[in-house]
Amino acid sequence: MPELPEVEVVRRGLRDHVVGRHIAEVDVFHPRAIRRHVPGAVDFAARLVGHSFTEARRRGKYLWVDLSSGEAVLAHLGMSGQMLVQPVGAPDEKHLRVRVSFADDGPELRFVDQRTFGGLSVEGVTEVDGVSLPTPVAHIARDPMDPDFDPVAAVAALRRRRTEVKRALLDQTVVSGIGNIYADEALWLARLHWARPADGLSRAKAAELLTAATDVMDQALRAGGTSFDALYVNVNGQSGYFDRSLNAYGQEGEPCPRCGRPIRREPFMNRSSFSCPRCQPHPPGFQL
DNA sequence: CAACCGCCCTGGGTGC
DNA sequence: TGCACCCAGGGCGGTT
Repeated sequence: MPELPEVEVVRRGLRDHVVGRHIAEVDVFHPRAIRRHVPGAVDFAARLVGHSFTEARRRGKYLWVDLSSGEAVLAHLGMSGQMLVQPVGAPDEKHLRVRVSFADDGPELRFVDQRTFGGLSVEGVTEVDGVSLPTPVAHIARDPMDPDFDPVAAVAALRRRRTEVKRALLDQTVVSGIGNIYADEALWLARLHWARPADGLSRAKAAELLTAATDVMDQALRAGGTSFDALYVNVNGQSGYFDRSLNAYGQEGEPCPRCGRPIRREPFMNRSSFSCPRCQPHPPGFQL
């Protein structure tokens, strides 16, 4: 599934392939793909047609393209969303949800999403700390790849939460862009069990954890963001990075790369957490 | 207000 | 072979 590094690769692709182009036509094939656009498909299309894309931006896993109208097309890829740039006339993808055609008759922008957890909407923008953001993104914290990310403030926010450290790590108002995979990888690197209380971490340990999350995402971006020709193949999450580089996530029963003990899987928030029983021991009093 | 929980959705995989 | 069931995931709305 697209994590922050993949979303950043998609953003760069949009920047290079659709920014500056004039929108001629929009087709919505599945209402669920624009369910967050409350006025519906006709209104969605009307707010794009006749305008041009001016900039492609991102915060966390939210991605948006500014419109010359002053509004923005906001996208979340969810679990299976893809942005494809395809020549006019290329066969429709099985799960094609939205098509944006351009006045220059060049390649189309297609939103393809098998599981329809993702979606598009047209949003007004709100000014937050000198940055204009689509309104639904206004409450989301900066992600670790943001040039203005404040590590000290993020450490403080993390340690302020009175909950398990992994819940705090996944809270997009603390730090954005960290999903289940990167949370498990960062916790493994920092040798922390996911159920440790966030407010029990030292400043140094919390900082180590956030640095680990940043490092993993940097590596993934370098691994997946090198080839733009391959971009639209890679954005489906099959970049190959995960096959080779995951230490904990999805590795149940595999030896811990550090100590060799088999990685364990534990239920967490109706999904799974993976950790090393030796490197990431349970906190005192922990029980499933 | 902060924390928490259930729900949204689809298709690939598995077990009977 | 076919069917029932499980699982993956982020964010949101409602409740405590």
